[in-house]
Amino acid sequence: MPGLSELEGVVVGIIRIKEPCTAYAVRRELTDSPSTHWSGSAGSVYPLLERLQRAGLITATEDKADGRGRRLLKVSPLGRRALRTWTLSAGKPEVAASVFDAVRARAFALKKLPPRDRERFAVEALDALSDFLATAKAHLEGREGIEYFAALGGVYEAQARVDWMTEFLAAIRAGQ
Amino acid sequence: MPGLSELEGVVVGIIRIKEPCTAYAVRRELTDSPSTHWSGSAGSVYPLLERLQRAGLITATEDKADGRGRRLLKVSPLGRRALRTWTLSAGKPEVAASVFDAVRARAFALKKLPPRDRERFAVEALDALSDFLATAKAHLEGREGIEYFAALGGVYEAQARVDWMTEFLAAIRAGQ
DNA sequence: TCCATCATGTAAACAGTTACATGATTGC
DNA sequence: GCAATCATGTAACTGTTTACATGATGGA
Repeated sequence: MPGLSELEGVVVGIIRIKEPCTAYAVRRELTDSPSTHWSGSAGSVYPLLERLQRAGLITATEDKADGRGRRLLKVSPLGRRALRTWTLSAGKPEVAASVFDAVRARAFALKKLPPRDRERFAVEALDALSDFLATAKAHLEGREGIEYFAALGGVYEAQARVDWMTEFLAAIRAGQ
Repeated sequence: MPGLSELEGVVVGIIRIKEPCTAYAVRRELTDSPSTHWSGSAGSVYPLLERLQRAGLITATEDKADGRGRRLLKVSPLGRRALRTWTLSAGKPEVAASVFDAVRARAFALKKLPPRDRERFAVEALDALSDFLATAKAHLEGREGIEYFAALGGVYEAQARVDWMTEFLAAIRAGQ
């Protein structure tokens, strides 16, 4: 058994926190996240849940009386163990190194663009990153305990990106 | 034409900076990156380069005299325009929101784990994140100008993650 | 009554990974 | 001579996305 993949871990984690909940609620959690990394599309979530169910990591109720055909999901004991292993793998170097930032990826290509493009890049990126920071902060609302501190990580990162782009812009204006 | 995808933009950007260069050099740039987000595997890079060449975004020299069959890549004028558009899209909200952090993804699941698992998580994650910060800092060596400032973003983010996990650990020890 | 949202899913296409496979060159 | 690295690529698999498709519920 090769352990949970990234999206699998995220999804089992969401179900564990919200159980019992519908697949739709899992999708909402993904689509409402400040990060767009996971789309939360039906095409990704439903087949994934089917796999998790076949593997015995989650269970689903069948309620014929429910008009919408709602199915309530829960994490099985096996799923809890898998989720714990996945969660505690945060100490592995390759997990800590698993990060991605689409703005930073673009910044490298500025080297071969003229100064006016560089400034435009930094001004527009700073604006977008500031908006993103506001979104991340708004996402703290109503959270407490572990959930609050976990979401706080997103705010720390968003703030760091704003600080970085501010310094970047200053350097560009100084003729870098 | 739907614009460059994420990996396409990254790869065309690498070629633009290093041209003329081999596909292998592009792979090395990806595998040597502190982030493990892109594997830089042959199976991802070679088919991608073939697509880019077919689309006329990059060109490759054929040198029969070269024993290793080396092919030198360059970005075409069309590719430069596509790269510029991709780079300047950093101001779009969905690009600024395109971030991912595997440690933070795991942190949410702590809610349903006992205190001793929470502390273990934070201690081990802090250790791994500190190592990652050191790696990010080492990646600044020998860089200057735009490249330095772009790489600096990785250091800012890595530092923010360390700061966050430090606070997280303190909160957990305080009985959160 | 109508619209937004809740709620389920499927199909085709594509992207990316792992694993496999081969051979040349360089430095010790 | 040998090992590490340079350098190319392919095949099978899996996961994810986009787009399509249907219907129920609740509130204005």
